[in-house]
Amino acid sequence: MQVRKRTITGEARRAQIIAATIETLGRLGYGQTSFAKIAERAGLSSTRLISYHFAGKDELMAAVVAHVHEKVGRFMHERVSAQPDARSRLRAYIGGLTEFHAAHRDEMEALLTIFLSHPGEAGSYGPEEETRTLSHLERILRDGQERGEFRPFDPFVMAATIQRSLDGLPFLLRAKPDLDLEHTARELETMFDLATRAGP
Amino acid sequence: MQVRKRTITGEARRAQIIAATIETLGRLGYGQTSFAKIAERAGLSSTRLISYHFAGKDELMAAVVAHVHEKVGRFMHERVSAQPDARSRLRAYIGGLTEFHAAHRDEMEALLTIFLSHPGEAGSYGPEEETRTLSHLERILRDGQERGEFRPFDPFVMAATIQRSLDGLPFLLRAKPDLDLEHTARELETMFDLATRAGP
Amino acid sequence: MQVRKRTITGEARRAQIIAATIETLGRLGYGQTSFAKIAERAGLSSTRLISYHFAGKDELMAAVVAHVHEKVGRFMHERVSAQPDARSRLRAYIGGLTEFHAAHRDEMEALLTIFLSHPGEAGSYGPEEETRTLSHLERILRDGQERGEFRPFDPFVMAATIQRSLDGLPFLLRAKPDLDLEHTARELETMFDLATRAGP
Amino acid sequence: MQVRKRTITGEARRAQIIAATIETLGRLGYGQTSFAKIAERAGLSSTRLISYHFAGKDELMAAVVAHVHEKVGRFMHERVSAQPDARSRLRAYIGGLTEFHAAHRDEMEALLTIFLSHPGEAGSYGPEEETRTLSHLERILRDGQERGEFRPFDPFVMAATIQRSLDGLPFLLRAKPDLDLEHTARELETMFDLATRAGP
DNA sequence: CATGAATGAGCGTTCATTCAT
DNA sequence: TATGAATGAACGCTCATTCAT
Repeated sequence: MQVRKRTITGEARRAQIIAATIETLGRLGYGQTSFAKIAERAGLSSTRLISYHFAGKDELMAAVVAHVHEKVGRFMHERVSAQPDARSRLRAYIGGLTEFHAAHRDEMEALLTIFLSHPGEAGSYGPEEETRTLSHLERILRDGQERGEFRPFDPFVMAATIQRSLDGLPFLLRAKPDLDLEHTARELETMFDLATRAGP
Repeated sequence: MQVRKRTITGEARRAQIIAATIETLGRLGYGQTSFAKIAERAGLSSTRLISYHFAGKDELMAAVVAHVHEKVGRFMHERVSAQPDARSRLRAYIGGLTEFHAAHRDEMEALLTIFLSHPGEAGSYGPEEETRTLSHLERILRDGQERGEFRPFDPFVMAATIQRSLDGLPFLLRAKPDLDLEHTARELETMFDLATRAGP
Repeated sequence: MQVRKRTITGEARRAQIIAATIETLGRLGYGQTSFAKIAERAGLSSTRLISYHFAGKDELMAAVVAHVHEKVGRFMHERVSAQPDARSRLRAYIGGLTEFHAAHRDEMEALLTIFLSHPGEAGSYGPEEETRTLSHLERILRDGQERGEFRPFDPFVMAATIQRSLDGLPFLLRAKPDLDLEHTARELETMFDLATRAGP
Repeated sequence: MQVRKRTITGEARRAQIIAATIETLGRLGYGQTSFAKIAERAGLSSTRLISYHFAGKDELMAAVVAHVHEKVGRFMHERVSAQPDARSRLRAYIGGLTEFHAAHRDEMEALLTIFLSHPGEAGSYGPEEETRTLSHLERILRDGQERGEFRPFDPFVMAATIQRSLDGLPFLLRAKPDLDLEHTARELETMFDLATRAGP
C-alpha cells in the first residue's frame, strides 16, 4: 500500500524487522534469508507483518542497505573529515572502516551479501552503488595526487582495490574468526601508504 | 548418486552440464541459477538429467569449482613457475590472473558467485577453499621475505588483499564494462610491488 | 457492521467509496477489484475505512448494485411510462437503456461484472436479481400480447433475449470501442419490433 | 518448462485436469476456481501436478477454452454446413448451439466464466475471441442478405444479439433450472427468423 | 468518525529431488 | 544411459477482516 505515513510504532516495527533481517543475512546469507526466517528470528506471528511494513522483499533489502549505509557513512565522515591531509585521510579511511567492520560484523556481512546477490540489476545496489561508494575513496586519492602527496596512479583501480580489501574483511573473518582486526588495519594502512605515497 | 563408473558419454554429458551451469551462473548469479534454468540453457528436456549425473546441487557446484580451478591452476602454474625470483613471481601472478579473467569472464564470475553464496557452510567451498587458494600466494610472499626481496609484513593479510583485488575484477567489469584489463594489470603489479618490496 | 445511524458525512464517505468501486470494477473487472485497489483509487489511507462503512465485500457490492439500479430505474421509468402503447414502450425501453449505457459506461460495466461474477449464490444479486429485472420487460411484453399488439411468444424467453442484448452492450463496446450506439439502438428497436409484433 | 513433448500419459493427465477445471469453473465460477480446488476435484495429491503439466493458470485456461471451442466447433460445423440456405443455416445455428448448451452445461458455463473474467486482456480470449466467434454468424447473415433471403440490417449488431442470446443460456438456466431448452430453441429460432427475413 | 496495526488463510509458482520405467 | 511423471516444501505476496485506540 503505497507511501505510508511514518508513525512511531510503525518505525519501531520497521527497525525491529530490519534488525532481524540483518541478523539473518549475516548468519545465513542472502539465499537462505526468507521472510519466514526473518519472522522467526524477530518473533513475529507471521510473515504477513513484514509484507505489511515493506512493499516487498526489494524494499526491505533497500531499507537494510540504507540503514547500514547511513550508519557507516556517519561514522566514517567523523573519522575522515578530521584529518589534515590526504595521506592521513586515507589512513583514517582504512583504519576506520576496519574498526567499523569489527564492531558491526552482522551489518557489514548483510551489506556484502545483499550487494553480492544483486548482479546486473539496473536501479538497485549493484554497479551504481559500487560507483558511488568508490567515488568517496577516489576523491581522497585524486585530492592527494593534486596536493603532491600521492604518486601518479589510476585512482579508480586503486580505490577499487582498497575498497575491495575492506569489503572483503568478512571473508577473512570467516576464514580466521580470531583474526586480530587492529593488526590487520595497521597492515592495510602501511600497505596502501607504500602503494600510494609520492617518492622520496 | 552412488559411486558411478566413468564413461565417455557420461563425461561428455557432465561437461555439457558444467558448461551450461557456468554460463548460467555468470549471467544470472547464483541465486537465479536453478536446475530448470541450467537445463533450459543446455537444451535438456528435463532437469532429471542433471540429477542423474550429479548427486545434487552441491556436487554440481563443486564440480564447477573443480573444473575452473583446474583450468586456472594449470594456466597460473605455467606463468608463475617460470619466474626466477619472488618479485617476478608476484608480478606474474597478478598479471597472469588478470589475463585469465579477461579471457574467461564467465568462468571467473561463476567461481565468484559460488564462492560468495556459501557463507558458513562447513565442508564446502567456503573458508577451506579460501585458505587453500591463499596459500599459493602466501607461499610466494613468504619465500620473498626469506630471500630478502620483500619487506616484513603479514603474509596472510597481504595475500588476502592481493587475492581479493583479483577476485574482485568481475565487479570492476560490471561497473566499467570497457575497462582496460591490461592497464589494470600494470596498475596492480606496480601497486603491490611498491607495497611488498624491501626498502632500498 | 451492525445497524448504524445514517449520518451526513458517513453517507458522503459511502458515496465516495461506491464511486471508486464503480470506477475500479469498470476498469479492472470484478476479479481484480480488491479493497486495496478501491482504497487506492479513492485516495484512502487504508482499506479499513471501507470495512468501517460496509459490513464486507458483499455489502459493498450490493450497495453498488442498488446505487446503479436506482439510477437506471429512475431514468427508465421516465422514458417508458410516458409511452401510449406496448410497442412504443418496448421501443422506448430498448432505446432508453442503450442511451443510458452510452452515458454511464462505468456504471453499467460495474453492474455487469458484479452480476456475472456471482453465479450460484443464494441470496445475492444472482438469479433473483435476474428474475426481478426481467419482470419489468416481461410485463411490457405480456401487456402487449393481451392488447393484441404482440404475437404469441414466450415472454420469458423474449424478455431474456432483449435484456441480454442490452446487458451485452459493454461487450460490443470492448470489441468496437467506436461503435455508434444510436445506430445500434435503432437496429435493436427494429429487430425486436419485427420479432414481437402481431402479424398484419 | 517450455514446450513439452506430447506423450500418451501426459495427454491423459492434461485431459483429466482440464475436465476437473471445467467442472470447477462451471460450479464455482472463475473467481473461486483455484489450483487447490481443481486438484481436490481431480483427486490430485497436490497442485504441483497442475503446474507440472501447464505453464501457469493462463495456459490452463487457454487449454480449457481451446478444448471446448474445438468440441463446439466440430458439432456446429456438422449441423450448419448441411443446410441448403442461409435461413436454414441460421435456424440450425440457433438450434444446434442451444442443443449443445443443454448437453454440455459445464463446458459452456466454463467458457462463459473464463470469457467474462478476462476483460481488457490483449491476446487472450477477450474481444479478439469475441470478434472471431461473431464472424461465423456474421458470415451466415451477410450471405443471406446477398442471396436476398434476409432483409437489410447491420450484420454485426444482429450477430452480436443472436450470439448473446445463446451465450446467455447459462444465465437462464440459473434463473430457471428446469427451463425447457427445446422449447427455448424454437422460440429463439422463430424470433430471429422474423427479425431477419426479407419482407413478403 | 477515523485509522494504524495486525492477522490467518490462501494464492500461483518454483524449488531440488525421487519414482518408475 | 536416459527420461517423463510426480512430489512436498517453501517462496513472496495479496486477500478481506479484526483489534485497539
